[in-house]
Amino acid sequence: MEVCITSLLRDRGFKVTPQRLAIYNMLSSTKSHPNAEMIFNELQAMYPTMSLATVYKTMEILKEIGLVQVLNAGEDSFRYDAVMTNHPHVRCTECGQVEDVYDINIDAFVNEVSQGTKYQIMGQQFYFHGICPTCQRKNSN
Amino acid sequence: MEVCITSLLRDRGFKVTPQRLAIYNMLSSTKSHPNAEMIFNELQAMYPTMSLATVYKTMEILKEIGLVQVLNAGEDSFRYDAVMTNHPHVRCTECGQVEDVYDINIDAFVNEVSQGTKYQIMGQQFYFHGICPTCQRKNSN
DNA sequence: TTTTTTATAGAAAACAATTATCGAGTAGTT
DNA sequence: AACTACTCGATAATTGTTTTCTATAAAAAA
Repeated sequence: MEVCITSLLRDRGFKVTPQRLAIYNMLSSTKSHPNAEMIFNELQAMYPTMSLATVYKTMEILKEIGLVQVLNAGEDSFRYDAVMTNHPHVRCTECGQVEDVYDINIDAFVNEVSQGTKYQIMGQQFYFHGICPTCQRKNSN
Repeated sequence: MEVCITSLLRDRGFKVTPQRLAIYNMLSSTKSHPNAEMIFNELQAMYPTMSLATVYKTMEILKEIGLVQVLNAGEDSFRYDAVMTNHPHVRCTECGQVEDVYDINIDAFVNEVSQGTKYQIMGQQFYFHGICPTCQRKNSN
């Protein structure tokens, strides 16, 4: 993993720094789709001098070299995902958590849209919203 | 149309004001999915004292009474749509315009996701991005 | 219609997410 | 070890959005 990001950075003329590795490692080992602030908060314990600006700048680079994708699930901040396969996401409107939607084949649907529009489709994002199992349980009590 | 919005506002205890009618009329007569600033700019000629805050507050109300939906096509601002049917949108990554995707039946896909997740799905937003016909033509010159 | 009540418009300030600036420091190269 | 260029992080700046406050306009009451 680190070999991968290390060489990807170097090949593009970016330097390999502890902050960048830490940010990418944190992101690739969580399924919480954190935003910049969540990443910043989590890393502050280990890297007390970490700055939010560094998180943003690093995300910009990681996006550029294709290691993260940016999510925009209708909130006021962007979330980040180190899983690069394009899958739908679902956000709980009560607790705010964002999860992956697994086992869904989107190709047929994407193809249908691609053929039905005059746009040259380059990508897509599917966002569902609803109530997560935990909040459903809370509500029924 | 105006009868509709007028009574919808009154029934909920909101007052019917020229600004609110103007904002809704402008939105419902365009397909450009404008953001707050675009709405503000367009109305400034006719309503010179119009304020951006009024646009935002009005959109909040219109969303609440179910007359507009909020779009978030991966940009840094929200767009608004007076068409309430839930259809996919496509954004041109070059010129930035956002258009509707017509003639696509999303029900089957939505159902598949609904059944494959433990969430209680309440809604969804599908965003595609690519290059619009106009920009494609520009590029090939 | 006139009066009274209550919500609203709009200016300005506050806020929050993100980006830009810049000097000190560090990674990678020689 | 020394050099060079990139990066970090503090701070300021920007941008989209929300809040506050008060004169005023809309709805209700008289």
